[in-house]
Amino acid sequence: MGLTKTDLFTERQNQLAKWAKVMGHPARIAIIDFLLHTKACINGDLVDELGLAQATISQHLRELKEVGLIQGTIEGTRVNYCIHTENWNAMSDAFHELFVHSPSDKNRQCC
Amino acid sequence: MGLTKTDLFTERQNQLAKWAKVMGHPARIAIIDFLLHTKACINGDLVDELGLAQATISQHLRELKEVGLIQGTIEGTRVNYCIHTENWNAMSDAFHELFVHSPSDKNRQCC
DNA sequence: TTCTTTTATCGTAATATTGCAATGAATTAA
DNA sequence: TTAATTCATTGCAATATTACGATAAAAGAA
Repeated sequence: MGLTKTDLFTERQNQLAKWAKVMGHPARIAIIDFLLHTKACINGDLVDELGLAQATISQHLRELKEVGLIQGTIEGTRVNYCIHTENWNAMSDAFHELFVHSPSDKNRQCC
Repeated sequence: MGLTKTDLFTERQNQLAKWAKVMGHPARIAIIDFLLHTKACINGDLVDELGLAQATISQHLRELKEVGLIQGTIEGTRVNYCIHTENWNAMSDAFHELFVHSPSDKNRQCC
């Protein structure tokens, strides 16, 4: 097996899972951190920043790009990466919507 | 390889990734949805709700329990599962903190 | 042109994940 | 007691992920 049965779930659930999955690796969290906290849209100096091999970083960047969380533009031999604002905000909203239904009411904690 | 190098990242980054990872499957999102939107802390009637085998659901529940997002109490032959409020809110806060640094400022979108 | 720099891709190895049937363990019902 | 119910665990097969060296591709420098 090893194959997720996406047809059993709603589109929203699959989308949330997709976003969460790509955030589910510390290297990709670190990349996002870097892109969020850096004024300039720094390119793959991430290779120096994180301690991973160039090929590995490139792979993580591709995964982030594939789900649309980041985008990159070629500048000479370099690539300028940055957060894809629109998609980032869409994800942010979607998770906020989930977290808003926080079980803050006392009667929720029943076990 | 296939082994995540957690020592390269901060504790916060590893924790965020851990939470995101466990949310990174539609079945587990569905389970969370169910627990959040159901008044009663329904047990593994999730097996009927989702279309997965009992063993599979049990495995997903264990993963959610291992990262602390849910908890379960035994009630006879059944198990009553519910969201672990404190940990859920901790995760919610942590992601909110990340999303707050949203690249809403115009100068961010530079590629 | 050739050389260097930067990034992407390929190929591979090690490990993890997903899913389920079968089996266990524990409680309740008869 | 025996049978039924509920959930966890084991074992397995198929697939996915993580990481990196080696190589390719593209642009700039010499």
